[in-house]
Amino acid sequence: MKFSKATDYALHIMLFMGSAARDGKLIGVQQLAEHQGVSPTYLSKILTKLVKAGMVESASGANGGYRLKRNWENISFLDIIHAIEGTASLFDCGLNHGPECQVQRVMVAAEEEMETYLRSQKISELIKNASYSLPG
Amino acid sequence: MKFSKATDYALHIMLFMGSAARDGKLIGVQQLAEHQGVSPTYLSKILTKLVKAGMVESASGANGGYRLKRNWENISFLDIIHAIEGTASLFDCGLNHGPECQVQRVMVAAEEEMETYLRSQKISELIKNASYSLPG
DNA sequence: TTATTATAGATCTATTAAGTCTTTGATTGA
DNA sequence: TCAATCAAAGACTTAATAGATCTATAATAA
Repeated sequence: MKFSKATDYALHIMLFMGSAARDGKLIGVQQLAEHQGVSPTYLSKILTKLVKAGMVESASGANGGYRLKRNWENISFLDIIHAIEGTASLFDCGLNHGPECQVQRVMVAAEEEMETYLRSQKISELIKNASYSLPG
Repeated sequence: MKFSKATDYALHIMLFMGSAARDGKLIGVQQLAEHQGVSPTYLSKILTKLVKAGMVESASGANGGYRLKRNWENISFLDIIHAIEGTASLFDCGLNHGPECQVQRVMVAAEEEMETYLRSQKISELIKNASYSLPG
C-alpha cells in the first residue's frame, strides 16, 4: 500500500510545468527528466498518460515537447493520481458474503475522505502560493 | 496502490471474532481459515501480527486458539490496518528539493484525512449495529 | 507422554512496479 | 525532399513486494 514513484514524478512534473513554463513554451522530455532525476524514456510513458488524460498536450518533431493544457487551472491532485494509478477502488473485499459488506462500506468511505481532499487541492493554488521549490 | 488481501482477511477476522466469539472462547486458526476461505498457515501469520499488536490473544496447545483482548471495544479500523500494513507514510517524495515539499505536504494531509476517518470507525460499533454478515 | 495448536523462519510463486530498448510516426528546418 | 528531432507505442527485462506453502520448534492440555 504505497503510492507509486510514477505518481511522484507526475505530480512534480505538473507543478514544474505550471510554474516554470506558464508562457506556453514546449518542454522536451529530456529537460523534464533532468529535473526529476529519472530516465527520459520512462518519464515519457508517464507524460503520455497525462496527455491521454487531457491534462497535457504534446507536439512531435523538432522543438516539440510538452506543456499544460489551457484548462490547467482546475487540475487537482486527484486528477493526476487517477491518470497514473487508475480509478479502481483501493480495497476489494474478497469474500462472498452479501452485497452489503460492512468492511467494504467503511473502507470505501475512508477512501472517499482522502479523495475529497485531493480533489480540493488544485495545482494552480500551489503554484500561486509560490513556495513550490523546483527540484534540482 | 491497493490495500493488501492480508488487510482484508484481518478486518474480517476481527469482526468475526467480535461477533461470533464474544463469550471469550478460543477459536482455532482452522475454523477461522474456513470462514475466510484461506489457508490456515497463511492466516496464522496474520493472526500473529494482530497478537503482537496487542489486539488479540492466543493460547497454544490442545483447545488453544485466538480471541480478542479485553480492550477490544476501542479497536479501530486504523489499528488493524496499521498492524498489518505498517505505519509508514503512503507517499515518499523521492526528490531532494528542500524539507518543505508542497507535494509531500498535500499527500500527507490527504492520508491523514483517511486515517482520521479510519480511526473513528471502531469495530465494536459495527458489531453493535449488528448487520455484519458472517462470511461463508 | 502424546496429541494439539500457535510461532517462527526459510522458501517458493505470482503479481506488479520500475525501467530499458527498439521501432514507428509526426514535424520542423535546411 | 531529406535529415534531424522528438513523441508514441510495444516488447522486453529487472527488481520489489505480496501471497502462499512447508518444515521445524515451542507450548499446553488431557
